[in-house]
Amino acid sequence: MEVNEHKAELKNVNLRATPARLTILKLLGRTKKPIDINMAIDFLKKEGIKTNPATVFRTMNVLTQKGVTLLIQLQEGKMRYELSDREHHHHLVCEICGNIEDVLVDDISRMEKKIRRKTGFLVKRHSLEFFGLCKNCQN
Amino acid sequence: MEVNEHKAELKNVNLRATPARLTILKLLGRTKKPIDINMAIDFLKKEGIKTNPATVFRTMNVLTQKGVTLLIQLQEGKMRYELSDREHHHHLVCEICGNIEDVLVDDISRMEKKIRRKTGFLVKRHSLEFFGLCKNCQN
DNA sequence: TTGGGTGCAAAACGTTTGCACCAAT
DNA sequence: ATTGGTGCAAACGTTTTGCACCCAA
Repeated sequence: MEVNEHKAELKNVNLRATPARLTILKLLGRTKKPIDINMAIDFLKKEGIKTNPATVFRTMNVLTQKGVTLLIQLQEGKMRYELSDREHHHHLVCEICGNIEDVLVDDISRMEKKIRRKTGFLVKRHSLEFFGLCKNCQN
Repeated sequence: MEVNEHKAELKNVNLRATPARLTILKLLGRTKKPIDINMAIDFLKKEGIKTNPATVFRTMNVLTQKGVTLLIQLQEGKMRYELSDREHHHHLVCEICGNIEDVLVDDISRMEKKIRRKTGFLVKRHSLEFFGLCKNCQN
């Protein structure tokens, strides 16, 4: 049962299993695109969970801090989030229609090792997003 | 003379050479880190140029739109900019001290070609930033 | 029971916009 | 003399915060 997995997941990171959090995890689990705060608020309303923006922001912050979610920025002036236990991937953002696709690219841990060797900097995470025209928007 | 280069640069992209713009180009030319709006405002004040935030935002927008500058986002909730005619590079952002280093990494145009071949998506630009601990902050 | 979580309101930021005036060409 | 650029103020959207109340453990 999906809900119990989410309860366990929250317990693992010492967070209480509240309706809002469980519902946000539900949304994260079934959405392919990284979600933004308004998507979460809309989904909570649709599921009949009373909520407000501050709670959603706080939830996304704590989930990210605990490593459950990843922060994604697509140069929109707002933050998006996705589950961190998905296969490592990056995003293709269409500058015309705004669609977001996942893409698996070559592992860049090789780059990170090289950076460590050459500069001493220890990379813990990276962000790599691609912007351009999706198949449909190229005319 | 530096200023005349900037005047020419602005003329090339059909923008008028105003004191604010010339001074922002001056700052961009001498700064290694991508600048944010407040850095620009502070520099303008220091140079005795009367200004206000709206003008600086408009300037950075038009410069980016004309291709003179690149928009850089380092997951800070604000935008940064750097000159686009510099050698292609990425950034190492220290999560402890906040320092930003440039880094030259392997060309990822190979990835972009692969993406085109596999998905049909035409990549026009990408953002790749690394987050972690700089040499000094690793104890 | 109790401390973490939430709701509400207000505030803090970063950024954009409308409009009158100014200044680069 | 044009018209693009600026300053100012107001608006906007996102995110944070303070505080009282509530509920998951």
